[in-house]
Amino acid sequence: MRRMASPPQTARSERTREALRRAAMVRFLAQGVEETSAEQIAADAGVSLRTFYRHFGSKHDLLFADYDAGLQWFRRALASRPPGESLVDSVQAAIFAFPYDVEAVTQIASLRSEELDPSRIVRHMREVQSDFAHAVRDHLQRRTSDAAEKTLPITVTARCVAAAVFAGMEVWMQSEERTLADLAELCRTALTSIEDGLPIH
Amino acid sequence: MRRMASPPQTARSERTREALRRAAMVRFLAQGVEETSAEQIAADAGVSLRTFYRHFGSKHDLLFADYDAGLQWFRRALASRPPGESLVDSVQAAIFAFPYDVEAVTQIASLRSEELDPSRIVRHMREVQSDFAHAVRDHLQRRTSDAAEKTLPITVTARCVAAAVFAGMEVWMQSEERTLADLAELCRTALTSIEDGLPIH
DNA sequence: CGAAGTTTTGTCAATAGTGACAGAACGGTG
DNA sequence: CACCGTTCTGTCACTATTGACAAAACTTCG
Repeated sequence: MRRMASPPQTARSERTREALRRAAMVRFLAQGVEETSAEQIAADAGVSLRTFYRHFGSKHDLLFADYDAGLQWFRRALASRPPGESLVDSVQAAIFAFPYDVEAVTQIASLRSEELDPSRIVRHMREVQSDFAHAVRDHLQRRTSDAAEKTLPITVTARCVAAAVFAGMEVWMQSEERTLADLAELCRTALTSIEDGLPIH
Repeated sequence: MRRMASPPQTARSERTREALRRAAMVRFLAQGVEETSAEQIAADAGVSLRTFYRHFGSKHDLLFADYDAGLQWFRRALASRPPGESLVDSVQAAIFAFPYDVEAVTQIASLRSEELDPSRIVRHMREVQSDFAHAVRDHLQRRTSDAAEKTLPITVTARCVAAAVFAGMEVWMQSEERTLADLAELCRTALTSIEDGLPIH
């Protein structure tokens, strides 16, 4: 189902994707996400159901398109952070390198929290988090000289960072006012808590 | 899809579950997991497809039945650890409180690593990990006096512990010799790496 | 035993998601 | 423009899941 976000090969396919995105948003806003079938979206966009699934692995992928895009930025931003910087700072900076469309983000965030099938969203969120962790791990491996021997610690570290960021994000998604500043603040708090050492003793 | 592992209500349903479990294992071992359809399993067990799905949320749930059972043990074992013990020690001890059927575990583990649709398994694994993290978080909240104010740090800590354990488990699943001792060793290593502080500076 | 209530199943009908294969469109060449 | 190789789509067929509703099996009580 997942990881098949076909890169915009040609102009034609990009047009199709856009049509699907639009059609989906209209339906989602008008009648709700769970009440919209993939078939309706495809029909509205004037393509076959199969084509819909070629562009978006699932109906819910449409809601996470911005996360996926953000992830690409994140990877690149992370790679271009100065070598000496602490991991937490790098991550913090890289997360907000993406030019978020606050309107869109909060609109979708509101959609998500409504009558959306929670398990679907949560599942998808975990998937995004996993990708995020991979990005962090790649970054760590790049920065570590003896990376080969430290596979496990590096993986663990990456996943902990991801866990922190997404824990912050979840709190944010459930909060009243969803501003980017709040999100940054929450992520920083979460990351700081692992930087200062976890209360595990 | 998930969290609906209907508790064995009556003897009859338990018999059905058992029949399904058996039928599934036979097929899985004989022809592979992805090559076995839910319909075949149901037919072999002499019930309708719908009934299959009433007992197991999905085909892959059958492979994770022992994880689910283990999780119950884990929760209880965690709750009964002495108050003064460090989190890492408690978790470590609680994980292995479950009377694992080594045969079954390694048999299933071998099934998993074969031609199994990786994305399915990985997804399911993340789900189990999430449940595990919840268990750890509940435990931490129970042990922390001012838990209410530390929701985020507690959540982050719990997820980091879960991330560590499951990172170790993944390494184990991909290793040659899969003994419980190896698993314990890997989990300890992973947990220790967060206990000693993550290399994030 | 037989009626009433509860639990489990089966049947029906949809939606979600995919693999395989053939036809349509598109871009570049001679 | 006709031809060829690549990319994108549509169609078909099938498995995975789930909600709704009715029939069957099991229990309990009189």
